[in-house]
Amino acid sequence: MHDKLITYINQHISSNLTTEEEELVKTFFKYKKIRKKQYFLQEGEVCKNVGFVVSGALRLYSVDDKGIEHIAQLYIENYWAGDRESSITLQPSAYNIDAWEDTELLIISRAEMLDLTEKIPAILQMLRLMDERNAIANQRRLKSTISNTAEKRYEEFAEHHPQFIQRFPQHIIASFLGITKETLSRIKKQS
Amino acid sequence: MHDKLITYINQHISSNLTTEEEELVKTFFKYKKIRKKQYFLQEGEVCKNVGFVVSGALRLYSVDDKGIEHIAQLYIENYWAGDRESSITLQPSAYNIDAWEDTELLIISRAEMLDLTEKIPAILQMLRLMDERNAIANQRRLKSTISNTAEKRYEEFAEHHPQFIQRFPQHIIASFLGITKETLSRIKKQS
DNA sequence: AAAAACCGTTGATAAATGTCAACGGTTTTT
DNA sequence: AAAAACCGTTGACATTTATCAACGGTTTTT
Repeated sequence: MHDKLITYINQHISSNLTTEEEELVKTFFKYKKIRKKQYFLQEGEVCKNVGFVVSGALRLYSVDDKGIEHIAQLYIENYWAGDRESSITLQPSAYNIDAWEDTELLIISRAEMLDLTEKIPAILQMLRLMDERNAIANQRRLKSTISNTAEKRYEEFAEHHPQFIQRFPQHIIASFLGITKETLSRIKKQS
Repeated sequence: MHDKLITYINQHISSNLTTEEEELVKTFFKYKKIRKKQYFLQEGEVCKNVGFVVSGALRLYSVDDKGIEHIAQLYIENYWAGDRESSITLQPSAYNIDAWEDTELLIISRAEMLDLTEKIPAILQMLRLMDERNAIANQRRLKSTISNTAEKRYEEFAEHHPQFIQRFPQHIIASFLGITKETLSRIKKQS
């Protein structure tokens, strides 16, 4: 169960964890199973945990006045699910996270994670790397959203994230891109 | 000259720098003056430095096929200017950064910054805090861009960033929001 | 002092995208 | 096995936003 996480960590640090460190990591992360459509986080709660996705798929989204869901983030295996803003500020989250498929997570609280980084410096190194990648991905997405038409945005997304296209239905992808499902349907047709 | 930076650092760490640390910081950051309209970074260059803005204002933007500028980021005093993606990946930047006003910067290379974090752990702490705030700001902006109409986006922006509204002309703000100057002009008129 | 560049606004029109309603074919639930 | 929910598509139409051209008032440059 934890093997996938250990592998992930080793791939993101400069030299592998020792056996003792591996054991420590295993004690910090708790297994959690979420059935399809169940919440991992509900709007209004403070997001205490971050979850490493071992298997399955989830989405992070907000709901507007009209009840429309706006998908901010999608997660599959080897992604980290959580609302970072809420975790950091300890304010109630404006987002929901729910499972799109039956999902297995390894969860850890922010406090425990900080504790772990002190015990295993390599974990801090991994977190910094994740931060960097995340910042880059966000910057790219923002650029694409501001600069491109819906069509080009879809093309770029499909090129860079084919895994998501296969995994989530079209109306979810549309929402992630900030367009309606009808518009996406028409875009795909004409191209 | 470096006082503003020292103050900034002290405000973002848990206990103030020692006098020796202050001196060390001052040796690492180099003063750079940029006249209005001059580049701090040009598309195609690798972004080697990050700059702390002591005074002035800058913008980070890309230019599309049609020659239209898309403003991704605005900077004023106490902001850090640079293309993080390029700095990290060492790939040529897709962005330009230029001075909107005469600007004074304190610059440091990524390598020097890493060196500094090893000599002064508090600097690492500061960087992590900056990262967090940056991640939160980006997430909020993305949410706003995906979920809101142009009008609401402008309202939110004006509410959260009045400094920018006063500092940059309207067509720059429009570009930052991903709309045309004409549209922004009409939005402001009707509200 | 004159010329040029910059800036915000407006009008007319075009293009992109959203909204609403309906359909048929799936898949899931009962 | 039947019912319900889900999913992508399409048509008709409305709304939002972009485009292009022009203007007058600034500010900056020459």
